[in-house]
Amino acid sequence: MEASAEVSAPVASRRRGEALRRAIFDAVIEQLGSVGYAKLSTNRVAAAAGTGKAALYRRWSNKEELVRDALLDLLPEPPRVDLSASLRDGLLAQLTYLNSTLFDSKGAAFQAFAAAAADQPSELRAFLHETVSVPCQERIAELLRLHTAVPDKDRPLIAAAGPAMLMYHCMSGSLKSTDTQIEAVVDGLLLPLCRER
Amino acid sequence: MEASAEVSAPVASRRRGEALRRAIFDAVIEQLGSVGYAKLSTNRVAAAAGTGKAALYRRWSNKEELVRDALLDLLPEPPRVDLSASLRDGLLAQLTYLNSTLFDSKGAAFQAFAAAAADQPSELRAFLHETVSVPCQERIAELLRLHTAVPDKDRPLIAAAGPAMLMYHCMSGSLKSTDTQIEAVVDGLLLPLCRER
DNA sequence: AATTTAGTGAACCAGTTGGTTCACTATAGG
DNA sequence: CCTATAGTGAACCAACTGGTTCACTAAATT
Repeated sequence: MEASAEVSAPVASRRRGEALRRAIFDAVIEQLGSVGYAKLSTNRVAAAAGTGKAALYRRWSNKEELVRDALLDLLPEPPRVDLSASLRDGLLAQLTYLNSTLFDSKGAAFQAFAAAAADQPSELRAFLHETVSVPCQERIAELLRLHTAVPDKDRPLIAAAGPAMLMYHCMSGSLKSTDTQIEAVVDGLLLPLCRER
Repeated sequence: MEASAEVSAPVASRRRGEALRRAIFDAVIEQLGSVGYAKLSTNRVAAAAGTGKAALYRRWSNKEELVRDALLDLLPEPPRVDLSASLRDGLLAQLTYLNSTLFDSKGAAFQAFAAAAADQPSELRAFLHETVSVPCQERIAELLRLHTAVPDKDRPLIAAAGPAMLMYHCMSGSLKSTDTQIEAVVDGLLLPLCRER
């Protein structure tokens, strides 16, 4: 008898709490990737999440806060510096992380990055720089410190070159860099620079 | 008597032809620099040019065409490769050109570049790439060919590094690179890369 | 001088936006 | 079961957009 009552219980139809938040974040990221940041609208995010704007504004006070939180949720922590890995492998790992971070999810994070750069001044730009670029550069600089004789004063410039190349790649109209292209940056640019000292 | 008639002749009040076109282009560039590409509107461009939207649409069929033409008018031709200059001076000249091109006029061209990168797919992005980045890279590659032993297959990567660094610089929230920073890219990155071979 | 051309300013249109409010109600918690 | 909470869907608002049209008229051309 109880088994029969369970079978016929109505299926929950409203998402609440974390489930709805998940759906909203997914919608933001999807919209960033498909229409870009400038054309991302709360109307469309709500529709894509299968909810209404009122639900968005219950949790976030404005659009920028929503997008920032969705990106914060999306962006992975940069990989730790693996002490046992070679310099080359370490550099490959950092640039592969950055490549994936920026360009996965149809380039949602890169879209946000470029849009932020085109919007002055921008908290979002600062946020993305501090959350993505700076950690990546710092880890690359750490690898240089551990494995090379590059002087302190030269490290920031070299550390920035990898990320710079990946972003330039996409600003020039290409898509996500391939593994081969990342290897070319490491082997053809970063490693030679380290050996030069 | 004739001198007297000249003094009292009415001053022309409506701009026509090239004068109005100039004013419109100036307004576009100013708006790109101040509100960025996403927020640039035909309403505001017309107002800033001291004219009406009808005058814009008489000449350009849409907003994108207007912006493209204004940028085409703004962007200077990259400096020719000076055969008598040293490699360092040649590289400095090309990167200084790129820096000025992208970041003068309150960064109007860079604004457009970043916005285009955030808008997929984009004719504007292709246009800017072909008009700005590609010529600069080609001239840098030519300098490498003239002055260094860098093999053919390595030149594109190295040639891209300078422009990449300048753009990354601004995407990270900084403004136009200083001469010192450009020199650092040349002396700390490009020249060492060339010597490595 | 008469005619043509292009500039002006205003009005118009449909569409969209970020943000707000509301009545209703599913859902969770007591 | 009752109460509180949060989700839903709709409606609303002022503002703004790209693009269009129009009557008038300054300016150029014939």
